[in-house]
Amino acid sequence: MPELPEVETVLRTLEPRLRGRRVLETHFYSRLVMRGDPEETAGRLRGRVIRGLERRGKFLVLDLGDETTLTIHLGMTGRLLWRGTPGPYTRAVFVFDRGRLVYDDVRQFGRIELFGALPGRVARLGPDALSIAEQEFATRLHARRGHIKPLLLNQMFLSGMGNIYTDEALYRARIHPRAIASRLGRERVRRLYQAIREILRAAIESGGSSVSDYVDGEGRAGFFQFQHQVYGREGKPCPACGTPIRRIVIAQRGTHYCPKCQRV
DNA sequence: ATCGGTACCTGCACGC
DNA sequence: TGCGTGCAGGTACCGA
Repeated sequence: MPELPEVETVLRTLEPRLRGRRVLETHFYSRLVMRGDPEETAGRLRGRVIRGLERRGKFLVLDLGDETTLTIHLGMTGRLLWRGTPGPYTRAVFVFDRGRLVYDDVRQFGRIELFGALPGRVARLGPDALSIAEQEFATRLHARRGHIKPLLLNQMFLSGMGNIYTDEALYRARIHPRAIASRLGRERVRRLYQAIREILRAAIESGGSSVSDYVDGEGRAGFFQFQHQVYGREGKPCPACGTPIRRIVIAQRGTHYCPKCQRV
């Protein structure tokens, strides 16, 4: 579920709560979400103080000092709830000197990992979708041969974009999701770059998109879903030209676009 | 390098 | 009501 705007919103709601908190105890209830030894991991966490939190693409990274980090990826249905109440889908609970953080995840695609350094997956992420400069974006795009949509979803190419915001950004930039990345002209690259920034910024301002599961660290839903132009709007009129929005499958992902506004 | 397919999980909407 | 099917914001892995 969560893409960059959702993870950023979770970060912003949790940061003031978690910074400076000391871990008293930790409980893991899923061997899928926390792959390591639960007891050992809980032992290593005990007594640690959260020095800071940051977002890396769609990962939340908690700095525990001594080059130790706890990385959390929310997968599709992960929720981090400050002072949440444990329920049937609770996969982890962090108890602090003040307050408690509950991790719920219905589908268990999320991951919680404790590392001495950043896990390779995080270290190998491409530039952040909101931080990359236009020139670098253009250079990286032109070095790739594939279709633009799978490329934007590739976290090693660019980190943070997911299915919703990729569809929305391509629509805004009037680029077909199957356009070949390396053949995009300067004007279209510029439009795409701007579209990505604008969509992500607007989504963060709206607290993210709550299509089904997503809520922020305080349990509040976002409302950017009401501003989606194409995602989840198959058959409905394009806001710009009235043509019915089409849904196709690209890279095994539902893909929504306007066949008239977005030409190859 | 890239692509397509599969796998991992669970719940829900929908059609019959 | 019940059952089967397809779909869902995620990533990883395999072979081509």
